[in-house]
Amino acid sequence: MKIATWNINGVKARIENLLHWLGEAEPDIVCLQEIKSVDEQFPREPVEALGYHVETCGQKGFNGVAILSKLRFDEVNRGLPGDGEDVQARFIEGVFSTASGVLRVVSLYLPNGNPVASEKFSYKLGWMKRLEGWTRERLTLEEPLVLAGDYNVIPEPEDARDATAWVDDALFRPESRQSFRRLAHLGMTDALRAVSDEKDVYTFWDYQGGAWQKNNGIRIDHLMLSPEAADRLSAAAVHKHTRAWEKPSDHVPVVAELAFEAA
DNA sequence: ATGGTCGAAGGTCGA
Repeated sequence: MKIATWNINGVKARIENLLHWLGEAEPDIVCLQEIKSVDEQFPREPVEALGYHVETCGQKGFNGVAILSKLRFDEVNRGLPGDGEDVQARFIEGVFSTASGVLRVVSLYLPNGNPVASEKFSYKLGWMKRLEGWTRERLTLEEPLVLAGDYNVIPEPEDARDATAWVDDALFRPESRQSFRRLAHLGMTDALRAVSDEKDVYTFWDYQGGAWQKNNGIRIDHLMLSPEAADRLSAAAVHKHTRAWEKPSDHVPVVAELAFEAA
C-alpha cells in the first residue's frame, strides 16, 4: 500500500497536476496540505472519478488539509485537540480497515512559525506540544499510525542545501528541531530516513530566487510511523520530478510503501 | 539595498 503526503499549495490551482500525479503514482492514500479551499469548493468529482474517497478539513483562503483514499473511511476526526481557541484547519485523521487490521492516517499542516519574534512562533511550538500529547495517547493503542504532512521543520543540517541560511528561521530553530525529536523519541520513525541516508534529498524549493534551478531546497515534508507501521515499511521516495512540471507546487510528494492489503 | 514568486483573493496576507 502506497501512502503519500503532498503540500499542493492550492487545490484549485493544482487540480490538473494532482490528477496527473494520481494517475501516474497510483497511491492508495494521499494526505494533502494547503488546499486553500473551503470544503464545498474542493474539486472532489474528478478525484472521486479516479476511485478515491475524499475527506476535507478546509478553510477560506489559506491552510486546509484533506485525505484521499481508495479505502473507505471508517471514521474521520477533524482538528488537533488541546486548544479550543484554535480555528486553523491543519489536522485530519482517517481510520481504515485493511485485511491486515486497522490503519490510522493523519494529514497535518504544522504552522510555519515565522517570524520567530512573534506569537506565530509560540503558536507553532504550542501546536507541536499538542501533537506530541495526541501522539502519545494514540500510541497506547499499539496500532499502525502514519502522521504525514508538512511539518515545517528541517530536522537536521543535511536536510537543507544550506543550513546556515536557516539558523534564525522558525523551520530550523533549536526549539522546533527539539520538538520534532521529542515526537521521534516517542517511537515515531521518519519513513524516508529509515530507508535512506542519502544527502541532498529535499521536498520544498521556494518559488523565489531560482531555488529550484539551484537545487536550494529543504526537507520538511515527512511521514512519521508508529512502531506497528514502521514494521511494515518497505520503501519510501520523494517524487522530485513533479517540481519541474508546469505550474508546480513549491512542495513535492513523499511516498511510503507499507505492507498492508486492502480489506 | 531592494525586490525577488506564488495562491486566494479582488486588498493584502501568508508562505
